[in-house]
Amino acid sequence: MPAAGAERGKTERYYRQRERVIDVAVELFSKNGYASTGVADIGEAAGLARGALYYYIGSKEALLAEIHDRVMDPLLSEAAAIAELDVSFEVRLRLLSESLLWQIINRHDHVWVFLHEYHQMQGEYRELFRDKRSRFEQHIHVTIAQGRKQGLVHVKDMELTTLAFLNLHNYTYQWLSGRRPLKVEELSQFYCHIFLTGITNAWQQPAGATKELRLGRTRLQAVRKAAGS
Amino acid sequence: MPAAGAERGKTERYYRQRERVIDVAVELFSKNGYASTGVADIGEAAGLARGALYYYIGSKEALLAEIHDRVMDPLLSEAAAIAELDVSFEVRLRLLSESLLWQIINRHDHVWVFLHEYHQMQGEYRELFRDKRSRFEQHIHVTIAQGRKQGLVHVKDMELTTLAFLNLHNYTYQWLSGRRPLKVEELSQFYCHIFLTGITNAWQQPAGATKELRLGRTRLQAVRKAAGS
Amino acid sequence: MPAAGAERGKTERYYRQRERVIDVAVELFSKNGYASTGVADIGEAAGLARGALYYYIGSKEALLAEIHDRVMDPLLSEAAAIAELDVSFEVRLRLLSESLLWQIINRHDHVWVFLHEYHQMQGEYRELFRDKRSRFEQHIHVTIAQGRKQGLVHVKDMELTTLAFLNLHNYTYQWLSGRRPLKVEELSQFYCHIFLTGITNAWQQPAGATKELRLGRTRLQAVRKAAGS
Amino acid sequence: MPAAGAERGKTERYYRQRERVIDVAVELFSKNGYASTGVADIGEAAGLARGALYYYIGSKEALLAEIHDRVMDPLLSEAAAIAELDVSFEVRLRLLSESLLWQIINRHDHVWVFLHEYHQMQGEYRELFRDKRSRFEQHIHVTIAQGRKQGLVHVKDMELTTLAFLNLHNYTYQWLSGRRPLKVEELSQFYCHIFLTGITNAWQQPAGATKELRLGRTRLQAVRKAAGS
DNA sequence: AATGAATGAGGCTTCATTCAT
DNA sequence: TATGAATGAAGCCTCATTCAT
Repeated sequence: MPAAGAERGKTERYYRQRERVIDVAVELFSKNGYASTGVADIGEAAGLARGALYYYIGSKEALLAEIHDRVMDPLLSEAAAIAELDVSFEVRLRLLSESLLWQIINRHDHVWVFLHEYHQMQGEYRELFRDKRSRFEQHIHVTIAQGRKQGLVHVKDMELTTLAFLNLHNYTYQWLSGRRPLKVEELSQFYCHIFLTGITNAWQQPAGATKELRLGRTRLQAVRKAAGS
Repeated sequence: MPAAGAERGKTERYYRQRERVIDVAVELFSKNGYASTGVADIGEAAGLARGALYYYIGSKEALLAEIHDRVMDPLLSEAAAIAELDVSFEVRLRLLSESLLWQIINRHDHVWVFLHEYHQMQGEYRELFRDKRSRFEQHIHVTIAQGRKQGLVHVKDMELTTLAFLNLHNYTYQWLSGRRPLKVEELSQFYCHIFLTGITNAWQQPAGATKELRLGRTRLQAVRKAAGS
Repeated sequence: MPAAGAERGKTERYYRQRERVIDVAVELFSKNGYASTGVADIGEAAGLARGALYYYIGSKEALLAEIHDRVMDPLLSEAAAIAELDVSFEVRLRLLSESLLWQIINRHDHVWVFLHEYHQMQGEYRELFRDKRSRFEQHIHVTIAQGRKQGLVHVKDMELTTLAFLNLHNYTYQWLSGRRPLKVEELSQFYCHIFLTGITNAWQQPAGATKELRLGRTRLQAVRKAAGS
Repeated sequence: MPAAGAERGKTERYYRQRERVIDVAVELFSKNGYASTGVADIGEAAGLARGALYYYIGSKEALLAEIHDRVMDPLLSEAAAIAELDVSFEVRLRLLSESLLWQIINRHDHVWVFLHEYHQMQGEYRELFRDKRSRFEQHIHVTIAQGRKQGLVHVKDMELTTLAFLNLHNYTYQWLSGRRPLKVEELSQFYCHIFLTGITNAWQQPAGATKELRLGRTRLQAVRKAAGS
């Protein structure tokens, strides 16, 4: 999706510069937030005057869209490749997990912008990426459904199960920075262990838990009421 | 935490109006985002002139902090109450889960602002809420550690385990709206089932999985390389 | 000049409160400047709500006028008293000097406002105090003229001479605070010694001075030109 | 000291416009006061939109600082040049006087802002100009001290003597406008005559003065007491 | 391919003043 | 006498965007 009015010819140097500008923008957006990053900041960091910037990007929102693409496009093509593999549903899910975590970990700044500033896009852009996201989520949904059809997965609500998988993975972007580097395969194995063990085993309530739980809930209600006054 | 310079007398009506202004702000912030919501918008929605608004709030950032408090304060007092109960670690974790999900579900707009706009706060506010958040997370950490000491929980990295629990719960704010209403206790049971089953059971790799996995990873690498050009 | 609408009756407590409010205002104005001091600040410092404040003062500008009066009125009545004394012109001038410095030193905050914020008054107030100031300056003018008539003072320009006297005294308000306390009589004697010695003695150019001066001026011109480029 | 973020290229036209904006600001500040002059007023007078204005100035306070520099910088470089001349202390003082009065008379509007709105600057700016002012005053101090070392000047308090010199000169800005044009050299000669004659001659109290003075002071006390009620 | 200059709407905040109670 | 609540204009400043060159 090149900048408007830049469709003909402009090869080589143009696209190289363009990518550079986006690189710079990603860094600033992820560090300071989309709203708090001015176009001027981007220009300065890229060593380009405002006019030149607009020659490459078209608008601030287009820049945001471009960053989204950089995350979504690999995610979708990898998911498509995974879908074609002839593997068990567990492995398929683990591969999707690794693909997703690869982006989250190795392109943390892109993902930060992608997951956090999504709402800043409006109109056509918003719809476009709603659809793309939805397509990715379908891959996960379908994979889990596969396991269910095989009688391996025991869950009532498929939607919710898919979302739980995403919860587990996506929120990682929030706390990743500032921690020691994580390896994609290890983190993926950790998440998938929890998730797969959870959805493939039936629920076994420990004895006495129900009573304790009821007690606790009563206590919480009391605290809530006390705070209300 | 009343607005600066508003310490004289001001009872009843003042505090009622104040709460009303915050209510209005929460709604707008959660709908349109903090950065995209102008103080003027809040004033208009509250039926108050710009000047009067500042009589109640002090600053836009103070408003944000106030919203944070509305989420964090109950969370912390409930967590404290839970900590004092004499219950199994599973039940304790489920109660923490229910407490957290109660906020996420019943005060969804507050939580949206709380989880999404956290970074907009700066200086003292930021530190303040970093600490409060950290205190809450400690409750979860401690509870899981309790299970581990009892030999029930089998995980290597306690930090990561705590974060996984938070991932599972917190990201819920992202997709909650637009879905049919969820019951706190059901969602909590679902999340806790997955999480507790996961961390209390050892990992059992299905036969043949390793090979398939390796195959899949090779495929992913290929896709990645192809996209690189 | 009581606040508008406060003319009838309002004795005792009213006037006491009023003076208190002005006291507070003087302190704040002299410390932070007239423009930078809000009516709210005054209210807070006086322990009065905004409404009550306006009951006593009428307007911020009226407050400023009132402070001016507190300086000008004693100055004018003392000058009138001095004018009636049967003393030499030197003594008369020294008494005027002492009267003026008494205000500058003992009511430094009032004088600060009086001399510095004069221009903030507009319309009628401005004219009023232009006249009052002018009346005071006349006393000095007349006194010096007396010495000139007696053949003791040798100056060409009476206006300028009067203004030089005022320069010497008035600018004191700028640097007074932050220095060790000065005694009115000593400072007055110092200023009057310089001034009276100066205007009662003829000018005697030291030998060689003219030439050096011309040299210096040439040097200054060069510096000025160099900076201009 | 160009506006922040304006370091790229910007020659010629930029600096010309910048100077023009400052010129306009000086005029408005000196006429209406710094606090009472809005940035909008400056823009309007300069024929520039608000945004463009900030392209040139950075902030209102930076504008004020710039104006200060326009006065202080020449003052300091001229003083430095004077310090290097091999002339008598009287001539040196007269040259300092002429340098100072040159600014006061020929750049009256700048000096008005410089002397009157100094207190509006805060933080770093304030310190910066406190230091610059202090450096200039040192030149005067040192010069007078030179005369004293030579046994020509008879004063007790060097600080006070320096300040008296500044009083005499600086306050001129207050009444200069609205009078017929003054020549730098004449006014300087007038001031220096008074000042030098004053500090180089011993004090000779006229006979009978002490008694008259005492009488007058008693009278003043009476007036003051009468006003107190 | 790139620039610097300009725009104008909108950002948050403060302020002197009024008025019903 | 005194208050708290409200106003609305004005304050300074930032920003995404455009355009002649």
